[in-house]
Amino acid sequence: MDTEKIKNKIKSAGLKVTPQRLAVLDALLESRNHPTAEMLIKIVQKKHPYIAVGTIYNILDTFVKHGLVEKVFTENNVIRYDAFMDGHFHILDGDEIKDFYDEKLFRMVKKYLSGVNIPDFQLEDFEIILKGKFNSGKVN
Amino acid sequence: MDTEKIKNKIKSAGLKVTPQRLAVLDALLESRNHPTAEMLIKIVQKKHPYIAVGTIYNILDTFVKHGLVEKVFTENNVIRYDAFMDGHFHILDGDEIKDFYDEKLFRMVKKYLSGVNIPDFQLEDFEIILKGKFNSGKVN
DNA sequence: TCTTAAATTAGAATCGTTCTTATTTAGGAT
DNA sequence: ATCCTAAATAAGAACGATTCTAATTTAAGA
Repeated sequence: MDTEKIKNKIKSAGLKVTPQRLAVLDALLESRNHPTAEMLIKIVQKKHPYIAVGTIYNILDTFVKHGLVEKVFTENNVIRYDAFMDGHFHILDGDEIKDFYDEKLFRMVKKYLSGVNIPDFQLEDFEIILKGKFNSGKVN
Repeated sequence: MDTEKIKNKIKSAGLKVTPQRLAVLDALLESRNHPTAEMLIKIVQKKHPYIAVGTIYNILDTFVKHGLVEKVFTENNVIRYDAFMDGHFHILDGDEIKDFYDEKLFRMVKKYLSGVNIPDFQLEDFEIILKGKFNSGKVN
């Protein structure tokens, strides 16, 4: 992705632009397959071997905290990261994840929830996770 | 809970009944607050100090594999266990979890999904997670 | 009661993640 | 352009929840 665009994403989250953050967000945007922290570390370090592991964890946390990226958990508790936060859902089969776009379902649930009052709770977001089996070979 | 009932639950999952499994499932059914593995270990070991930590992890895995118990992940990747698998949803605020019962939403989504075909995917189950903030003091 | 696969024990080992301290740096101020 | 300072990063040690290993015990069917 265009470096300028990535810079802007980071800036508009109110964060300093550093080469490390650029590298991480770039890698995350390049790979649409919900990489784990480990996978990201490998990808990032291929281009920038000097970037420290701890830094990448730090950056991921920062991105999550500032809403640039979201965490997805698989059924075996593996953390995967997702830089595309556009009202899609996740399909899980063990540790495999795929995206599932269904605007109709999204709007339906959103509308329903907007009319529901949950005592002592301020709803901010919701997530739908579909569990099952991928028929074809595993997708990574 | 009645020991006989717990025994039957374990038996009907096709598992051998052992004192350790009874203790774990009992503890899980006693505490409706989605304990973590650590919390469960403390609870179980209070009554049965001789039960090994590894055994409890084993038992929890076995229960999950046999559908007696389900894992819930909090936003910080803490695993919590839930022995009540009755079409309820989870409300998350950081590492806190509460149940949320809404039959109408459950049926609505279920019905919708039954009419949706996802390529290469065999749907088995779904989950809805609501994220936000608890207004009152944290609940554990 | 016997038999055997399955379950449990105890604690060592693992390894993804966090922490610590020193160093460097981004970006606003001068 | 240079300076300043809080924030970010480096390096690797430390941590700790979970898994693993090998020996021992046990549930439950024969």
